[in-house]
Amino acid sequence: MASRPPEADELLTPAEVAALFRVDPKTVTRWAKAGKLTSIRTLGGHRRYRAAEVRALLGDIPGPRAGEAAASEAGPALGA
Amino acid sequence: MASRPPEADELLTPAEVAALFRVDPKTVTRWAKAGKLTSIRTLGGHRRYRAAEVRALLGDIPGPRAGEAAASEAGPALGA
DNA sequence: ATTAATTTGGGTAATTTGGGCT
DNA sequence: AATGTCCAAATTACCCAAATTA
Repeated sequence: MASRPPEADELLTPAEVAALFRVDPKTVTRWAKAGKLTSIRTLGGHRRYRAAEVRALLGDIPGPRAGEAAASEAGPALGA
Repeated sequence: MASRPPEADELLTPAEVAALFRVDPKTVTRWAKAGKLTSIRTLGGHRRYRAAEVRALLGDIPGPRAGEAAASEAGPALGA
């Protein structure tokens, strides 16, 4: 893969999203198929995911501070 | 430092298209060779790509909430 | 602890993509 | 920075079994 220049932080690869969620890349693909996650397709058919959306779903932990309890079981948006 | 004049962005370089799709420039060249992406050749043989076409393929979502009902899995851009 | 449901992961085959080199 | 070719890794899609949840 290519490096991660801060400017290109717009899209994420399946492997990157999978690593962030601690799941298999195949599971991320399944979320995209189910419409739970927005996916952009490359011209070859591979998927790319919006970094902003993934961060939001992960709880969007900004930085060193502010690591408070962010409702662990309050948003079953994906577990339906 | 006007590296990329916004108004004159009719054409994009391979590196710019690659960054937008989160792929390698080599992959963009492959798309052009496969006829999946319109490419204009410079007199030196290098390729340039139409910004409008690239934006359309990416989904063209400019603002915060623009394409709300943008079906992610409705575009089989695959050419296999 | 039981069933029943969904979700997730593993396997294989085919294509696409990325890295190194020219 | 971009091109072209070779080869390995990643991703895709399909199947079915295991894990998780209610």
